[in-house]
Amino acid sequence: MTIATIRDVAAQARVSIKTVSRVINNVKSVKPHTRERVLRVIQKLDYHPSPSARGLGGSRSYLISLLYDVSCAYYATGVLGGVLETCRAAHYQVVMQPCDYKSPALTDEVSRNLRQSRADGVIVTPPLSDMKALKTLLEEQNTPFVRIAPAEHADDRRSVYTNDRESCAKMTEQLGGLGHTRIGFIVGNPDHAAVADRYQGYRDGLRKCGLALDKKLVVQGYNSYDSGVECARKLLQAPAAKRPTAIFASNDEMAAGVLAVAHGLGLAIPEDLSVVGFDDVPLASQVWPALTTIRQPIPAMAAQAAELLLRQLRGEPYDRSGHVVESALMFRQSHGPSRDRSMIGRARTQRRVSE
Amino acid sequence: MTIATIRDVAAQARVSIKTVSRVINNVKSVKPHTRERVLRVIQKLDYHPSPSARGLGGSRSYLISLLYDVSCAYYATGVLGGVLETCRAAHYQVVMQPCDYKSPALTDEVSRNLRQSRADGVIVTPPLSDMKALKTLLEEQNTPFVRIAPAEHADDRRSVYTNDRESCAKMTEQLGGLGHTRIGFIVGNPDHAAVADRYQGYRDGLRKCGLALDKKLVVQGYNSYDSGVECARKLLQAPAAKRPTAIFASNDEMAAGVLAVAHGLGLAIPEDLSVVGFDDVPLASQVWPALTTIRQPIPAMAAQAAELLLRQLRGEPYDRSGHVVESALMFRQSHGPSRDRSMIGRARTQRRVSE
DNA sequence: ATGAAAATTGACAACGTTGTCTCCAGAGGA
DNA sequence: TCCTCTGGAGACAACGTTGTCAATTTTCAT
Repeated sequence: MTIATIRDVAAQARVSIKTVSRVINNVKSVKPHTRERVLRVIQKLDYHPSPSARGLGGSRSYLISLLYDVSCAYYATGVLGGVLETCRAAHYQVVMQPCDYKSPALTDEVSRNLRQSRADGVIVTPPLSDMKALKTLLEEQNTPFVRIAPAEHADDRRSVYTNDRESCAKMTEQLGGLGHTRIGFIVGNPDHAAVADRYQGYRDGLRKCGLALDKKLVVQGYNSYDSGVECARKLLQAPAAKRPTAIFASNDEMAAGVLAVAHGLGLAIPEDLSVVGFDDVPLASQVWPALTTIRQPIPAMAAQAAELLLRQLRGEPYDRSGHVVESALMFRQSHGPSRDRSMIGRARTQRRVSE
Repeated sequence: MTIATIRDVAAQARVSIKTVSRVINNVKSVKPHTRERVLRVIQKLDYHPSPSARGLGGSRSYLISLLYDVSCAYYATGVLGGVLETCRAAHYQVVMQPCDYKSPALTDEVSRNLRQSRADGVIVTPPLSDMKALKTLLEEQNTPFVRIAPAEHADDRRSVYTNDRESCAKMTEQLGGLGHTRIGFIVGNPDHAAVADRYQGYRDGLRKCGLALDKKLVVQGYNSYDSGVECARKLLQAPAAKRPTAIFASNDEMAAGVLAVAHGLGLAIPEDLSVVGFDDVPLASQVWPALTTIRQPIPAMAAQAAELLLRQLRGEPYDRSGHVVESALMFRQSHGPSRDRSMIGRARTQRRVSE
């Protein structure tokens, strides 16, 4: 049993190969009756167009390149999961392209790989989505692309975001509502520009709770577990009365670092210290106690990104919707009411939800 | 500036396109002098053969499919990292193919996707590498493949392994050396057949320490964090005198579950209980205390697998070497001497190494 | 020097699509 | 009725490689 080609389909459906091609490509000028007939034969023969032939004959390669940073492989996997199905449905293939966002030759490498693979479009994941040079390169080469969660929310057409800022505000409010008045914040790696939003959200949240921003409670981290440890040390070395009773870290790895330091100091969590993270990576539910965090809807964003990219590739009209995917607060065991809560009277508490 | 084709190269090098083709494909029957000349022109024009055209004209697609289970995305990412470079160097592209190893339609899906993508070869990652049906399918379809870490060590040519068993034996010995006499073991998911090896290693280790296997100290887990929690409860509910003083979990996630339960019971780690895991996933160094574990050399195995697959595809002679990649014991903070150690006299202790 | 075999190279037809034209039938307007 | 327009379909030449086989050159034993 050999593989069916477009010719086989054409023969059985008694049409020309061009008509079959039209059906495959959803060209409208095919009579519904004819289209039906062709589709039936395609089904029957289990025909799949050859990507190679399509790439060669047409002007498209049906390849989408997924750019990711090697140090954020976890993120990439999530994105891939969301992208694959959408792309497969459209008969596109996805090739992963690992990069090092710190490499000075980044744009050269990307450019070379793009030429080599002839990808039709590119999906860019953080932290690469914030690299100005990369954006410029893609624009100059006229390569369609979509960025996932870049910092600047300017050009809607080519990006997908979450409502990080709002979610962080809500989470901060949540902590405030539990009576925390000294809420520490660990800022993320400034290279990953999305973190600025998270910090803004934290400030919004404080404001809503009527709490003042205390710069001594804000420290700069770099997204790694180790930097979380370091930041936690800084925050927790203060005398007990000045110490934060809650720490909000810009990502889960740093939050895990905070947990480690707290354990080391003999602090009970959440009784002595509430800890919350961001991202909801698998780690978050596998540390002790399980982290209260904000789930970044990576697969959903990725699917949306793929959708937008495909629309671009097909030259479909721009739709303006679907650029923001909502993140979700995940309440687990690492946060609780402050011991100081009496200070602000009766605060509404939020029941913790177990997985 | 348009993209260079084989014809451009041929013209500038004053040879036929076929000769250029031969140079690209490392066919030996090209005079060194001619080859040099062609290579220079290729370099100069920055020529890259079109994958589409190669796929169409030749019998190969230059595509390698990476089969992975969606629930083991972390593993897949690691493998991808190891595979990509090797493949890129050989002008192959890698497409990820997510599967659900529990789906009854697994083989159908794989078969369909393989036909659709026309991949030349397949790399199979655990737990898929243990699925008999999959292996049969690939063999019947005559698709070249390499499996990573399958259970049965039979046909060398198509698999890459680690020395799990030895490593587990060593780790167990290590614990024995620290005075532990009741060493619990959490067996991994029986679907991931590599775990049988780990269990054997544990038994080997016990034997070397002169310890008897106590079935009460061996419980069945399923690789998840939750199952680790459950198993830990079983192991630790015994009265203190009969409780294990060390627990060896078949993977890090379950070890993390053990940590959580231990914390919950107020057990100090490693003073009251040593915990060790397997895999050295990122999680391992981000829990508290950092897990002593065994590093599975995923990227190295993957690179080896890619190498083997490419050799198969090129029809190169079989070499027999490079099928086993060594795993490494990572000593961190979650293990230490047993409180019972006086019982067996002076045991050699192993200094813990920090990252 | 003389074939014969081996090494090296080239001509040309695939490969399975898409793009561009062209053709035809029927609808609609004068 | 005739002309024009439009929707629907086909013929055929790309696209950039590789495979096959034939042609040419080189090598080597006689």
